[in-house]
Amino acid sequence: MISEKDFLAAYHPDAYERPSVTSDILVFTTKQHQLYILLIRRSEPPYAGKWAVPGGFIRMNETAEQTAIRKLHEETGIGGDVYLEQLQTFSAVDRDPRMRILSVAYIAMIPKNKLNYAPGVGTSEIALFEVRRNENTDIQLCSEEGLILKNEDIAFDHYEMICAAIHRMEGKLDYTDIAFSFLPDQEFFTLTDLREIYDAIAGKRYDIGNFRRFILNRYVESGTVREIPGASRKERGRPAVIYRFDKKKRLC
Amino acid sequence: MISEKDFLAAYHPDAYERPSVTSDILVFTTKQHQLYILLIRRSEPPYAGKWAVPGGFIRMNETAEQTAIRKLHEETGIGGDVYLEQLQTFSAVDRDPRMRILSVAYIAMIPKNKLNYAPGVGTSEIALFEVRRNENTDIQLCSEEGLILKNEDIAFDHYEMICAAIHRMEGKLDYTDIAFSFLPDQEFFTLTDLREIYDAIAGKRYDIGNFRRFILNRYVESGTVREIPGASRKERGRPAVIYRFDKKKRLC
DNA sequence: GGAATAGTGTCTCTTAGACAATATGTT
DNA sequence: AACATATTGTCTAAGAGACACTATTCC
Repeated sequence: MISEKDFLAAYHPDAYERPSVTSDILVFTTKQHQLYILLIRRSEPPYAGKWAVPGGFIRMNETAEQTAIRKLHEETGIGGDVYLEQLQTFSAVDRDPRMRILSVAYIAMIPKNKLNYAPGVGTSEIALFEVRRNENTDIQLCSEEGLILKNEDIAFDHYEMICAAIHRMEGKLDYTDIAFSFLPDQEFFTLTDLREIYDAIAGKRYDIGNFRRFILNRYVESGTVREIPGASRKERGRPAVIYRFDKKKRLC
Repeated sequence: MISEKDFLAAYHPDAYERPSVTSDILVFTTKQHQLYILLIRRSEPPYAGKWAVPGGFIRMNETAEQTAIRKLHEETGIGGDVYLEQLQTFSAVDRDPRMRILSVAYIAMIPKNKLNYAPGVGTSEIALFEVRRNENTDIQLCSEEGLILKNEDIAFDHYEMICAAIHRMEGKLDYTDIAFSFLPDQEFFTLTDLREIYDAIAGKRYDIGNFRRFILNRYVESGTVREIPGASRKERGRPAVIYRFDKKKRLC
């Protein structure tokens, strides 16, 4: 059924060199009102010793998103049902000093209880960095040991990716349900749990009363968020009402 | 300066097959409260006779965005200072029946007075299609001659791209200044001109008084939109105040 | 009772929507 | 004057932010 004309048309692009394509994954999590990103330390040039985001080359039989999931698992051990959102494709000609590589960047939002990582294939060191926003809008990343990373300490254009990802999450925070993807248990959480996640992403403290109104107004009518009657959790102070989140009933 | 190790590291990916990468461009314009998209008709298989979005293969020395600009010019003659916004990368394995092709999709917002097109390289026919949104949220495209395109009439995954693009523009309409990029003259427009663009993108009619307040509240204080005193334009009815838009002063 | 956390109520301010009223041009 | 379009004003309702107050648990 394929004419010679078709054949030529189809193979024409082979005359051109093709770029390589990678998927890179920006893994975020939240803990105690703070946002964290997972980075891996490069042991080989280029950018040996610098920190980077996990990622790797797309195979011919997988989508860019599948690549992201596979590489994340290979390099960090993180697997399971990871919530991914496509960020942006980075295509600057010289973004990799070795050769032409395009990168499709993904944001992964992972609750801290599912974030069990260990260095994997081609990875020597992995660490979580706290995201610190300064008044002058530049972003710093701080490890538990007090190591502070700035633009220069981060490989390739990954600093740019990180900034874009944070900006995207901040922007989508108030009109989507992305914050729920950071909940350790979407079937069993308190409004304080959820508020700490909002605080982490927005980089500010939400008022406790106003936040309650905001969430309940927005999500209770549609049945997306429902109280679990009778449930409670042992903690200091007055016990909080437990809620559940139902992805299927969400609006958008 | 390059060690053997580096050399090997650099060339490792050559062991793998690489996908081809294209940039596709979704050209939108507005006219009389309506949104339009530019499509080209395919003359060769696959999808011969179907309508598609312009686009083509990325070269090794250009970014995906530069490809978009170049192909748009080659295929339609449209050039100049085109406002592009990256939409999304499409990477389904079978999205092109010939071979593995990833596509980085861009939205181009072009005022109708700059939209002078003519079939170019590899293009037989070009047309503008009015975007019609039905209540049941599926989108139809209607040409001037009354031709109606639905999902099945559109090549590749381009229908999906179109829907995503419209959704993106609708979403960004109220909290960004994308509508201004459709103004025939950003240095000389009336609020009615601008409102027709908002109507086109949102697919509804804005109230004339409320719209005025919305724009002036939002953009006058920062100096992004300023009145041009004394200016006017001959038309029926009371002459409108003329404004100018200053990109440099826009918020973000 | 005191500490700690959860949840409610109130006030203000801003903004969006509906829509009436007024202003200023043309014919 | 009649018409067409532009501009202003008014009323209402919803939502965000600040913040004071009440409730429930544990010690």
